Amino acid sequence: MIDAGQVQGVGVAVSTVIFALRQHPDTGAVGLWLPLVRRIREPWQGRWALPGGMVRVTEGLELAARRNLLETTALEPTYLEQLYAFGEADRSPDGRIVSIVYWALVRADEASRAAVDENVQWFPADDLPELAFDHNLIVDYALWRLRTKVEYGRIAHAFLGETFTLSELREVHETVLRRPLDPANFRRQIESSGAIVSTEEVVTGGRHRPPRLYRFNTAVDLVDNGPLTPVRL
Amino acid sequence: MIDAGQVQGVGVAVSTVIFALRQHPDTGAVGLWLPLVRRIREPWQGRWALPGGMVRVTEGLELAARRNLLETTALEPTYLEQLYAFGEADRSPDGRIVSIVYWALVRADEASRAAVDENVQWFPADDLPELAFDHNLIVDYALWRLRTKVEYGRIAHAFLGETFTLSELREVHETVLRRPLDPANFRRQIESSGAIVSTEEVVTGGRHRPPRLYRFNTAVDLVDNGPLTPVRL
DNA sequence: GCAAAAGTGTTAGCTTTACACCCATGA
DNA sequence: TCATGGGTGTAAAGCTAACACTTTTGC
Repeated sequence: MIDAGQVQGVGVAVSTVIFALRQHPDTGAVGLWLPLVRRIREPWQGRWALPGGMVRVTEGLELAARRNLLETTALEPTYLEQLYAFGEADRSPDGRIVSIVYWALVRADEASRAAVDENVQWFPADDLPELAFDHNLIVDYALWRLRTKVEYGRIAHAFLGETFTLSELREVHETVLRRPLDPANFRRQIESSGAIVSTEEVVTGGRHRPPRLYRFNTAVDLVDNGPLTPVRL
Repeated sequence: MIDAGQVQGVGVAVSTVIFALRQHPDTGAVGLWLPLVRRIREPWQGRWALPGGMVRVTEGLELAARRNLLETTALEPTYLEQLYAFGEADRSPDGRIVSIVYWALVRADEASRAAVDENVQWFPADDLPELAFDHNLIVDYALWRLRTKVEYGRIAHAFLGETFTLSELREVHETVLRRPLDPANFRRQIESSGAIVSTEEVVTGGRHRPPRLYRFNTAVDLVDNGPLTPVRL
């Protein structure tokens, strides 16, 4: 996004909706959060906006998205997928910009390393302020995509570390879907899907039976993602 | 696509993959076909390519796609949805072009009205020649999207007229999915989905029991398409 | 009557959902 | 021993897939 500079011609920008799971500092509830950057010039000076910027002539779209994220938020997401191209003629008051929007998922530990200052802040995805441009619409669409992605198995991967308990995995699903899931049925479904592999380790320290640790199955993709598969590092 | 003309800066183009159901002139088999245009200049002069062209500063992306289709093929599709933005730095040998690709569905009667000459021709989607740019890849992706779209009920709408028999509807599904469907089960599924409404009319003239005619249910969308719903005229 | 497609019925097998119940640990 | 979440069992309900069977037309 950033501003265009070019009065004639169609400009190409990339923006990214970055999701992370975070605890609300007040309520303690876990939910989806995303980082926004404050615009430092017109149009929409002072408003919060998705991180992004113009695409350089020598770089591909996805690379441009990665570079921008690194520059503005210091994040290098493990999951990055194209969301949609927004290109109505009147979507920017200042010149003609087509924005290729990506969406990304980052783990909590990665997210906490993100640069945060007065111009970069995290917001709960379900409770955003009025953003610059059509960015509220874009975030709504990204949320919808995240929630309807059938291959939740893989989506959850991006939010978790190498190993995890079934409760942790279930919590990711519950948070994304905003509804509770039956632990017994969840276990069976995820196990029979082949998406995860059991390790021999368990986690001690809780005041209950120690849960087993699992790992995502790195074998051939279970889901048909089509010729264009999203990137997973 | 068309060629860029602009050596510096990122150009924005739109292209469209247009699908129609057609009978193969030799085998008689019904399948997916799409119109291609022959390139009349470099790069890829003489090769077949998806219809498309540069986006004008004053028009939105979808409008640009519609205008181009009308100009190059005289088609006005009833179903038009954005597919993907292709923007690798090296995808065009001649300047930097980002292509926003749409996919469209047209009915057989509309398709037959399409301008066809030595520079515009229909090809079977499963048996294409080597196309210009990365257009083979793009068509493969469009085919995958068409086949995995869950809401087949709505997809089929774009291929059929106002009223249709269940056999006709089933044939559309069978053609897209490339496998036979059980007539009995297909009837029950589609009826219980609420996607179609029975009319009082039947079709006489076949040497068998006259089938009832149906109509698509225009009531509120049954499928959650998200904030960005594809256009259906 | 016969061929052909329309349309109905039925059943086996699978998946989903709800919930009861036992297990292993820390305090 | 008790509270807590980990983990297993099970049965009802719903859905899918396969296929037998009846109906209604044109010839």
